[in-house]
Order: sequence, then C-alpha cells, then structure tokens
Amino acid sequence: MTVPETFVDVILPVPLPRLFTYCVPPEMAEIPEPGIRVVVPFGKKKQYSGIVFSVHQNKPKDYETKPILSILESSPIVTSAQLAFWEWMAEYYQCTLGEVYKAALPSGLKLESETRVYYNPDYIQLDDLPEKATKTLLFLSEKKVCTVQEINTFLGQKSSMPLLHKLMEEGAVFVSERLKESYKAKTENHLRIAEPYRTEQKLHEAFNVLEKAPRQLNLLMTLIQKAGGAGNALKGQSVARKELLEENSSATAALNELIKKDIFEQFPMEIGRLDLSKDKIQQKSSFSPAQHKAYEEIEKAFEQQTVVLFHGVTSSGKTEIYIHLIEKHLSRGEQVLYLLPEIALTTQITTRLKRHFGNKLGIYHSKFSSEERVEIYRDLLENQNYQVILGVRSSIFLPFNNLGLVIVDEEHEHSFKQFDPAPRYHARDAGIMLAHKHKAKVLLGTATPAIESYYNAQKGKYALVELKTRHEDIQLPRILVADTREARRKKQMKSHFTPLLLEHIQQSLDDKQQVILFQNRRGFSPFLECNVCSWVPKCNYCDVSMTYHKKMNQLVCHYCGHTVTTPSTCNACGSPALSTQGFGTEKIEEEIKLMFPESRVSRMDLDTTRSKKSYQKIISDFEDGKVDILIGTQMITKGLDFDNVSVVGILNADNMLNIPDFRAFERGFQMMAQVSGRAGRKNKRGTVVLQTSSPDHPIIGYVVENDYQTMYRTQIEERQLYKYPPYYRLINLTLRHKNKGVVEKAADELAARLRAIFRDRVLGPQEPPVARVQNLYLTRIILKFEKGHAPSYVKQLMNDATNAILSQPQWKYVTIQTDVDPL
DNA sequence: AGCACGCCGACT
DNA sequence: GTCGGCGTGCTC
Repeated sequence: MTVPETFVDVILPVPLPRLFTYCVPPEMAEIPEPGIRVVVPFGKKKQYSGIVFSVHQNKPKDYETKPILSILESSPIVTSAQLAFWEWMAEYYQCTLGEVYKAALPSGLKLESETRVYYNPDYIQLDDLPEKATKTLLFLSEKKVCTVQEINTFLGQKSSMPLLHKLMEEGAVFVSERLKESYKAKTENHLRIAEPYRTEQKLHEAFNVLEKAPRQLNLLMTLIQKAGGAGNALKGQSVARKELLEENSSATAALNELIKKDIFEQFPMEIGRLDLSKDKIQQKSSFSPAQHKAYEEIEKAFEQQTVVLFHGVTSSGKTEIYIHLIEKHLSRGEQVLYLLPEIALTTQITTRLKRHFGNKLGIYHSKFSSEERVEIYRDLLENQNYQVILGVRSSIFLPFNNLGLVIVDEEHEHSFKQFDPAPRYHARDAGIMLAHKHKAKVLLGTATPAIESYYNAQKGKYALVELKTRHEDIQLPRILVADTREARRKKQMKSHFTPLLLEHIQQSLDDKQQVILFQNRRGFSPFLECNVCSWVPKCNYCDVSMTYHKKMNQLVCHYCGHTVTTPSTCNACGSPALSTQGFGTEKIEEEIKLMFPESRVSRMDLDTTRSKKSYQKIISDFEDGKVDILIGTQMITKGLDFDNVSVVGILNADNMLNIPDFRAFERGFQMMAQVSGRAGRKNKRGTVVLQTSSPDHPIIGYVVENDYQTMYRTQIEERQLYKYPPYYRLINLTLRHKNKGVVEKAADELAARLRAIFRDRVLGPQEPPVARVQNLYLTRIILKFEKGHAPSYVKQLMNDATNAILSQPQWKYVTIQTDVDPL
C-alpha cells in the first residue's frame, strides 16, 4: 500500500480567480496546514510565498502539479478565523482571494522572487549566522540592493526565500518598498550617560575631568536635570539630543566631545514609543454628566445589540467615552480595534491613547514601515503585548483572536472605502462583519452620520446614542452666511473673499486669535489656460486637465501621476500668456498674504503634507500659535481640535453642492458641519463664515441650524424616490479597453444581457466623468438592487453575464472591474 | 496582472 | 541579416 500523495491549495498574490494546487514532496518533513506560508514556483521563473488554503489528497487530473519548494513556518500565520474573513470579503466584494491576501498581509510577510532586498547598514550581528547567511550578507552589503532571483543565482540554489526570511527577522535586510526615510522619521537621537560612568563614583570623576570644560559640564548637568535627577541618569535614562541642545545653544562641539570621551552615549530612539517610566500612564478623566449618560446608554445598548451608532456633536468628548469603553473591554481580557481614517491618525489622538494605554497600544498605519507592521502582526498572532490597535482601514486584517470591541471613529468618512486596487472594501462594513465573526461589539462614532448608518439606526438595526452638548461649556459656533453673488453684484468681492469674511479675519487677528480657511478641492484643482486661445494642458494618458503645482513648477495628472514641467508657451498657439485657472489653496494663500501682510500664514493640503513629518509640523506650528491663518483642504476637518480658533471661513460652499452625485448634499453637509466644528474655544463662541452664491440652498440652512435630522429626512426621501442606497445596493461595473469602440460595444452587449435578467435595475453604460485613464477607455454600468435580494445569488447571475462577455474572443482583452457599494 | 513566446517592420 | 515592436496565451 502506498502512502497517498498530499496536495495543497495555495492562495497566491495574483488576480486570478482560483487557487493553485501544488504537491507536497514526500521527503518534506513538515506537514503543511491551512494558514501557513509556503514558497512555490509560479510560471516559468517566478516564485511567491503563498498561503495554504487547504490540504487534501485529490490529485488534479488535468495538469501536472509542481512541488512546493519550502514551508516558511510551523504554525499558521493566517488564522482560520482570518481565512474565513478573507473568503467572506472575496465573495462580498467580488474579488479573488489572492487580492485579499495582497491587501491583508504586510509586505514584509509576502516575499516574491522579484522583491527587492536591501541590506541594512545599521545591522549589528549578534549571534553567529549559518555560513550561507553570512555569505549572502556579504554579497548584499556590497550590492546594497538586489532581487531574490539574484541571490538564488549567487547561492546557486533554487530558493533562498527561507534564508531571506530569517535575515529579515534578524533585521539584517529590508524588503521592497521599505522607505528608509520613514524609518528615520520614527527615531530621534537620544543621549544618556555611557555605561562606564553609571556609578556615582565614576560620575564624580567625570565632573572633575570636565572642570575645565564648562560647556561640557553644563551639558552633563542639563542631562542629569532633564533625566529627572542623578538617580535616573545613572540608570541610563536618556534625553533627546534636540532637547539637550535647546538650552545649550551651539554646544554641538561640546556634545561631540562628551561622546568622544565616552561619558555620553548617543543612540537612535524610537519616538513613537512613549517613555512610560517618565510619563506615567494617565488616569482617565471624569465624565461630564452628558458624557456619563451617553456612556451608560452605549453600555445598555450593547446588552441587546451588536452595533451602536454614536452620534455626538463635534467637541462633545467622544474620545473620552471611547477610552472608558476600551478599558472596560481590556479588563475583560478582550482586544479592541479602533479604526480611524488615515489622515486623522497622525495627530493628537495617537498621543492621547498612548498616554492611556502605553505599551498595550499598537498603531497600524500605512506610513509606518513594513517592519513595524510585521511586528504588530506577529505580536497579535502570538498574543503578546498589544491589546488595543489604533489603525487605518487595513487593520481589520490583523490576526485578532479575542476581539471584543471595534470602534469606527469618523464613521462617515469616505476614506474607509478602498477604491483601488481590489478588494474595494469598506472598513466600517467589513469591520462590522469582522466583529460579527468574533461576537464583538461595534461602536460607530461621528458628528455627521452617513445616511446609510443613520438609516440602519432608524430601522432598529443599530442602536442609536446621541450626545448633543459640547464638553467644557464650548458653545456651538455661530454660522454666518455670506452671499457671494450679492457681494459680487455690489462689486464688494475682493477676489474670493466677501467683506464679511475679511472683516472677521481682521477682527480675529486683532484679538490675537487664529483663523482657519477651508477650500474644498473636489473638482477644483488649479490648471493652466492660454489667455489667447484657451488651450488647457491635458494629460497624455487620461482625459483630464493637469493640475498646476506652483511650488515644483510642475503639471501633475491626479489620475495617473504623469508629471511634466510647466510649459512656458502655449502648445497650441505659442503664446506665452498662460495663466492659472480654478482656485486652489495655493492661490488663496497668496492672496491672503497680500491682504494681511503682517499675519503668519500656513497652508495644509496634499502638496504640503507629503510626509508625515511636514503634516505634523504644520499642525504643531498652528497649535503653538506660530501661525495665525491656516488654509487647508478636507484634511483640516479630520479629527483636529485647536484651542484658539475663533473664525472659520468656508470659501466656496457651492462647489460641494453642485456635484452631480446623489451623495453631494450629504457630503456637503458633512464637510461644512465638520469644518464648522473646528471653531470655538472655552468660554468663547466661535464664528463660521460660510460663503455661497446660493444662501437659500436648503443644505446651507441645515448647516446653519446644525440640523442633521432634517437634512437626513430630506435626503432619505430622495434616496427612496430615486432608488439609491440605503434602500438599494449599488454595484458598479467598469469596463476598460484601449480602444473606445471596443469598450462601448462590449458594454452595450453586457448591459443588454444584464437587462434581460435584472430589467430596469441596470443603468448605462455611461462614460464616467473621466473617460480615459492611463490610455484605457472606460465605461460604466451601474446595477441597483433592492435591499432584501439575496446578494450572493445576484452576484452569481452578474458573474455569469460578465463571464459570458469575456469569453467571447472579440472582448477577450476587455477588463471588468467590480465595485460593490461604491462611494 | 505579469511575462514569455512569436511573428512582422526599421536598422547595422 | 538582426533587434525589438506589441498581439496572444498561460500561470497549478
């Protein structure tokens, strides 16, 4: 009797809608199980690390299986709960398991043969390494960068991935898109008394030695003082170099001398980690009566329901309530996932939660290095430190094993939805699913609920808890509407500003208060136009005009990233008279500087906040009062609280409302309400000046009255009338091909097929607003389904139709992208 | 999606 | 004669 051959179905990071079956060579000692990574050959020469999905004995009939090359770990790196979640996601969002795998695991856990491997120059070898590893390191240290392939060739073996994994864990090599920059951003040079001097006697000696070097002596004393006394300093308590030099300006030379004398030791310190010995874990502060009531309501609601929508006005102290809830779940030994939109995560909230939860808090952010993300992943997998994860949407993929609570803060934020690439998931909805699988609770928090969420609360699917008063007696701001059309008619407009707004800005500056000016950028990027023939520079590959970036003197396509230097003459008529059109924040900054020359102005938008650092600098400068007027786009609305802002100006409310989209009014309301929430401080009411050419627009009225309910009521009626979410589910099908005629024909035929099944639930095909991206023509079919239709059956029928199209030879190269619940 | 294989046009 | 364009087919 022969032992049956073992096969594994493997998830690979390719967008093919199936698993791949490999055989396990009988001589392989380990037995693979679902959730472990294996290295497999793929195609002619590629290698991937894939995830074992299942293990079986069914030999495939139609093809020869290749053997797996190696097994990367002894216990699963993807738990069975995660695999089930992945399956749900692939099914619900109509993508492949491979695409989910790509999105779910940090890149440090996904080696491919073409992955770029970097040598870590800071690596210090602690233990002896096997000969091969040492050889590889030597090779790498010379080459600096190479691919896994090259290492294979160098070592003369088929697969060096297991070896590279070990070296990655050692910290000797980096992988792929790892940016050294972001690593550096996380550390800061610290100084401490060097080991040999950490006794009272030796320290005393040092004092004597330095007697003739007052600057060095001074530095030593500052360090001791900053470290919190000699006792701490002798224990090796460190002080930031920056901090040390702040009080001893131009003492760099003296400092270096101390390092040279081995009295001081300098080392890079991770600044992300809060030093707990110094900064005692902060106790939770007490609730206001309103907060207390809300907290109790949430607790009570959780007894019966899974999801609670927590509708609390801006500055109502929602975070405090979250902290209490988190503590409650932690005390039961449960894990908590706190989801935030990406942009809100780099700010105040991080520090605040760190103070409370110290080492129990893990932060999962795309701007952190892959290594750090791997660290958090492994920590959770092995159930070590982290009990609270503060993270962006992708943190729903972390290996929780005892999740008790999911908080989705700023629940209405659109950035929770991933647009590209697949899986096009919504972290709020997927988070609810995740919680459901863990039997955990979900708290959705926001000042301006998404219509969908509020509807679910109205229908009783979610519990609703409201908090209507701001904390610490901060009053809701007074909202003034400035009619730009009238001002323009009376010739009172100064460029983009009404007299009313300018007046309030001046007043605020006179009172030494701060101003925030908000410019919605949606659809209004600055572009170049020829004054003579009206020629506008367009992207070569997409049907959009290119955005003008003054600072870099470049034109950038916001769809494909194509960049050119700004032309000096018109391409059509040769005239040099090119001028900027549309108005972005740059233009406003320029004008404000002209009108208020004595004020300090700063700008916050995509351009000025490319890096985490610059973003934080803008915020901290504003917090520290180094800036009087802050001009910004959407990002200033995200989870920021400033103490000294008396005036908020919304420059053009109209361009939020005049977008042909059924969510335009909801978005406009959310944005204006969120921006307005930035105004106001303790004991003094803030003012919001809302500039619009249609002051009678109902949405403007709801913003002024801070009337979410009426806004909701009017919107929900329209949604029902015109068959939109939350009454209907939408699925967008986007077809792409390099030939316009081909996409159109394919889309027509697909639409016809779909209509035969779904009838008037099919809309289009219709060209999306940007009909060509990266040289591919796009067209879109929208499907609308009543709530209650079995979604999986509907998707099955839809897939049959698309497959029927794609299997025809003339449409073979058409691609169809599916977006379930598009935003 | 990559990527290699293969069949026709501009060059040494 | 070859280098290389991108059309086509395949990946366990």
